Amino acid sequence: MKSTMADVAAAAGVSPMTVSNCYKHPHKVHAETREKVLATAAALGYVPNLIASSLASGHNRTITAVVPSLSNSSFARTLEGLGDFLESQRYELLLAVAEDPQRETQVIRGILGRRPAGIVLTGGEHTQETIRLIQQSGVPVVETWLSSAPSIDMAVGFSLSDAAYDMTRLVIDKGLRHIGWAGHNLPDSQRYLQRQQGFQKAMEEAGLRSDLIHLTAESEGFAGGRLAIEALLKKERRLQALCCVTDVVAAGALFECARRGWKVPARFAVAGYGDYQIAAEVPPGLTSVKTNGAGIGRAAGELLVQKIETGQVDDRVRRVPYEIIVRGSV
Amino acid sequence: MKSTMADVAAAAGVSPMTVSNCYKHPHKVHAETREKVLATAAALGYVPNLIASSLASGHNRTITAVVPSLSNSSFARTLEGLGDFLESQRYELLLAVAEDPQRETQVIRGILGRRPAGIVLTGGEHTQETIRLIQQSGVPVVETWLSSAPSIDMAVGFSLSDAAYDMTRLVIDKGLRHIGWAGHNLPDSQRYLQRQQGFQKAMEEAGLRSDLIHLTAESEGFAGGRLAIEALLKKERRLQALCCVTDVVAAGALFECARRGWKVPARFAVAGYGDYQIAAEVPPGLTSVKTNGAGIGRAAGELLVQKIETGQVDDRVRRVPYEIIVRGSV
DNA sequence: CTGAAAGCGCTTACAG
DNA sequence: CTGAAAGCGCTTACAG
Repeated sequence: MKSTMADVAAAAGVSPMTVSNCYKHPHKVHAETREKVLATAAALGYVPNLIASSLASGHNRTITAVVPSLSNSSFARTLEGLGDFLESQRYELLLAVAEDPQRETQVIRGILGRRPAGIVLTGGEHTQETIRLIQQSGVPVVETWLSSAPSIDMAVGFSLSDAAYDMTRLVIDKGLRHIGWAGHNLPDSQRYLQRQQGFQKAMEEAGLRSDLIHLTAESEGFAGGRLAIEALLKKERRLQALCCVTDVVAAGALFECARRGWKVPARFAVAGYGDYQIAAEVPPGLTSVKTNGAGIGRAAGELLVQKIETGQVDDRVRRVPYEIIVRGSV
Repeated sequence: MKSTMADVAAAAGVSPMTVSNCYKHPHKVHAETREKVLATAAALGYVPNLIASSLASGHNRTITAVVPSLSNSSFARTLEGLGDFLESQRYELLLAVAEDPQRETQVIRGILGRRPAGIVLTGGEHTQETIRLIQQSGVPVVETWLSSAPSIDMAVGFSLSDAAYDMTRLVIDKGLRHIGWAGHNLPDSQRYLQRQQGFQKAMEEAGLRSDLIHLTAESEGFAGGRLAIEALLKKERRLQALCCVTDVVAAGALFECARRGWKVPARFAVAGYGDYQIAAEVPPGLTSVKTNGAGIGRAAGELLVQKIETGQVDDRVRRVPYEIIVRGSV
């Protein structure tokens, strides 16, 4: 069934040591010997046991990333950027899902048990236990999509509130006054709250009413845009625009405008966040904050690999810039 | 830094064996002893080394799933369904991404090196090398989203072509004659091709023109819907409806209808596939094939766990039914 | 270039 | 209920 290094060695008429060298230090083995070993290995369907290898050597090239959700394109991009970079460095990326900080602690325990070379976390909300476990393990870790200081080791991200602030300014500068916020009230609410704070700061600075806020607990929130418009209209009949916590919510708002026969942006303006694929396609095009998810993933990989291989990093915190993409909706 | 079982044993004044038993067979250890051991373990921040454990025991509770993409909500649902079930059975789910069959072979090699308890694959397109490696390893594997017979071991899915056939029939039964297909021409094209075949079969059976086909190579294809309408209109000016390979493509088609001022479904009908979140939200609501992604994931988990724990399964192939959700677009 | 010895951190099966 | 011995499949460091 599953053959071992010893099996291959016996079949090839060499010692296990030589088989090992064929994989780890090929140049140390006579070409002929190596070819024979590799040929018999292939014939036996031998796959080196990484479990044994990593136990014996105390090293491995596995990075494990933890995300709160798989159905979030920002995280998907981060994972892709991270994966591409790690592949180029011959590290392997493994993924785990943890919906909330409590679950994350469990998941981290399992991950640590496997002694990875590094860990990538999403966001900055972790239980004390998670932080303690990771710190005690000494495994390098980077928190992604972080807008504040790292709570554990290293971090990459940008200011979520600055991005929302900039977007809100853009809407205000169009001359609009009655602007609402469609937000989320979900487990990983810190990230959503920061965006909301950016919105409120911009509104207050402009001397505008900053309490037209509607929060939804739905994670996949096309409906959120519709509900926000309905709810905010009751608080302020003159509502002219909606700034949204994500493009999905914003797209929902756009669908609702279409349903009501409202011209966008003449009758109503909508601002998104995330620059998902849908932003470019939903008419009349969604003005959105474009975050560089892949860049964040790549930066996380760079930090990790540098830390793993040199034991230190140039700077523990990396900023990956965002930009505002202006389309037809604002 | 990272303490071992021996460290804990020494600190607690017992043998390593007893520490091990505290985790594996708690009832075999005197309550007092156990408490002392667990307390000192916690104090030392000890996390059992699963690498060593699994090497010594020859067992582990890790299932690794391979998906071609993270930004596909069907697969995301499958992984969620799988993850929930495995969690309930105290197995751990690890994920790996492989964009195409070649990359999958590499990834599988790494996975096999880690000797998982089971493997979940997506779709039925695998290299011969992948199949050989897995079969030789003897690790149980289930292919998901499969419409044909398993090429390796076990499978769960449904007939992709039947689903597309049923949907096309629905459109035809509305009295529409000039119906196009917006498809994909991507690496994992088998799955897309099968849907297309279902479309063509329905058209041919109805004695209708079945060559109004437009394929796009874009993976995130809102644009695909627009391009299909543009291209097919040149081939057939009377085009009345579009059946789409995914809801994303269909949503794009709907956006294009809005842009052209076409009433849906009076002037133009659009059928989707997948029943993604967007289907319910994009006006006037997308009629779509609802696949049970979570159900597929769960069934895959059930097959795997049964095979792992009993060495056999009742039936190697499981069908997870789909349904057609009728909304406003057809 | 090749290999015999010791050990990685656990668990198995067996004594006490 | 507790523990000394052997071994999981590799790699390290060292001889030859």
